[in-house]
Amino acid sequence: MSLDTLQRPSCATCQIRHRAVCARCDPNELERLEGMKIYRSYKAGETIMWRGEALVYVASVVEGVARLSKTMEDGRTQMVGLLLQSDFIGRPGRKNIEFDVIAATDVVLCCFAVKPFEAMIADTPHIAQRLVEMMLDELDSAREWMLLLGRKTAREKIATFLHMLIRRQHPELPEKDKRDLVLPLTREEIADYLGLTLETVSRQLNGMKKDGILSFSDRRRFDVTNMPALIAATGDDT
Amino acid sequence: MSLDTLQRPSCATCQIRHRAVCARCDPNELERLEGMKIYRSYKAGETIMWRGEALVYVASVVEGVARLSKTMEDGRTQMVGLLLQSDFIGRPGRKNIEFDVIAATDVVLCCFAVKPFEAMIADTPHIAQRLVEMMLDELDSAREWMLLLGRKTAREKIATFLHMLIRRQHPELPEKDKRDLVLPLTREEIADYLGLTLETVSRQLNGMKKDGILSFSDRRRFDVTNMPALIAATGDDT
DNA sequence: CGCCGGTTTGACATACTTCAAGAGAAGTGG
DNA sequence: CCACTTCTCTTGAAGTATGTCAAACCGGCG
Repeated sequence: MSLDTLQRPSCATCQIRHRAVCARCDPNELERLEGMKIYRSYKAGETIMWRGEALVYVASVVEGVARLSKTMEDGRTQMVGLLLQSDFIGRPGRKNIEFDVIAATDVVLCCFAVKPFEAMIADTPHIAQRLVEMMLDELDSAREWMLLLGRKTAREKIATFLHMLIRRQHPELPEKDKRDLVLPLTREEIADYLGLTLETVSRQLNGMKKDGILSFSDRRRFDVTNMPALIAATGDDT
Repeated sequence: MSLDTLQRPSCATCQIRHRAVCARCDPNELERLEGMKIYRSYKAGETIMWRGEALVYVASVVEGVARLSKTMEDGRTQMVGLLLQSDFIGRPGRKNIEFDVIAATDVVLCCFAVKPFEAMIADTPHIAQRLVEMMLDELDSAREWMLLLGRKTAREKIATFLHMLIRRQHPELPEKDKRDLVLPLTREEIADYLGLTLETVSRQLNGMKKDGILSFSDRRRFDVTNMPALIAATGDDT
């Protein structure tokens, strides 16, 4: 595990200031957090936390993408969450990590030691409130994903995944075609997220290219050339 | 929707007193809840809350089993949660219901109007803490279910479902064979929970009977005749 | 240049679904 | 109490989406 400790940009100018756990904090609270935080960075592929490990710090994702996943004894693995900018890692009040946390791309985290962070939850309602709000969102998206895993076809799964990525990373103009998008995951990681095999992911992606919905400039870089068709392919209600 | 309002048993003698949202409350807080609560009962099959509806009350399950589910336009449905005794229904801080809540068996709920309940969250940390704890559990089990939906075989899904039911409803002696168990769901509902068809559920259940793991006295009533085999069939690590 | 991980593509296998028919239970009304 | 309907469940036969196995491709990097 990389232990690089970077310089700490000020909370006031932080890019995730308004969406992370600290979103509701007032200047005083922010100053207190400022003193507690440590930046850590991880290279793509590095494990950030192992399942079963003691929880020593919690963190916000400042940059990059991490995946939360669980692996069975025989190697089958399922991703149970994709952590993007401003998402929170860790479960205050719990002793251990339940799922592996792995950097999918290079990642920068804003970390807080568990103890002082829990103390802060206990006496600053702004943090606790925001945390509950974020956990509620997590729970909703986990349940949404259960529908995807249990009932959607491979094509619908891929379309839903791409649509979700775009909504999260480019909230502006959601129905417009998009250029220069980047897949933060390999085919295999996408497969693990969607409960498929990497071959099926590859075939569906190329199928959507044939159907004029996507076009690839590179294995990772692509454009959405027909957003309405992509949305229709998700199987979700309009 | 049934609006039967039952007499309110005292919180002090309530059977879910130590596991529900109110678990940590002191006598004063309990008295305050006592004044707010209303019991409601629903017949099996009745809808308790519809997706999209405004959230007017939150509740604890006192008796019976409810299911939380989502249905796609074309009728495919996925259960995203099974609500058993002492489980909490509702999302404080949210305006709307995200998933349908339906009584699977006859159900009795202990309901609180949203407004006063949220006020109570704001000023009694015991409730807020317990709520966070329960949400964290929900999130963990949702993620556990994602692994099941995405990666497990039909047999593993059924075994995991039965094992989970037994653990929740009979926590004592978890590795011992069990008699007189009852399935709270129809084959179709089990299928919706596990991302299968009802035919596959039926075949797997009868397969486990043939294999000497289960025996049925009735379509709903059964015994576990080989608990180690059931546990092994879940595919989970020991 | 030649490896190497990630990806594509093809041929084949299969777990699960779909469709269909029938058997029990369980309720309903005369 | 018995037809009659209605649901739930079982069982079989056939179909298919997706998985598995294997080979070849490709772009990047030492």
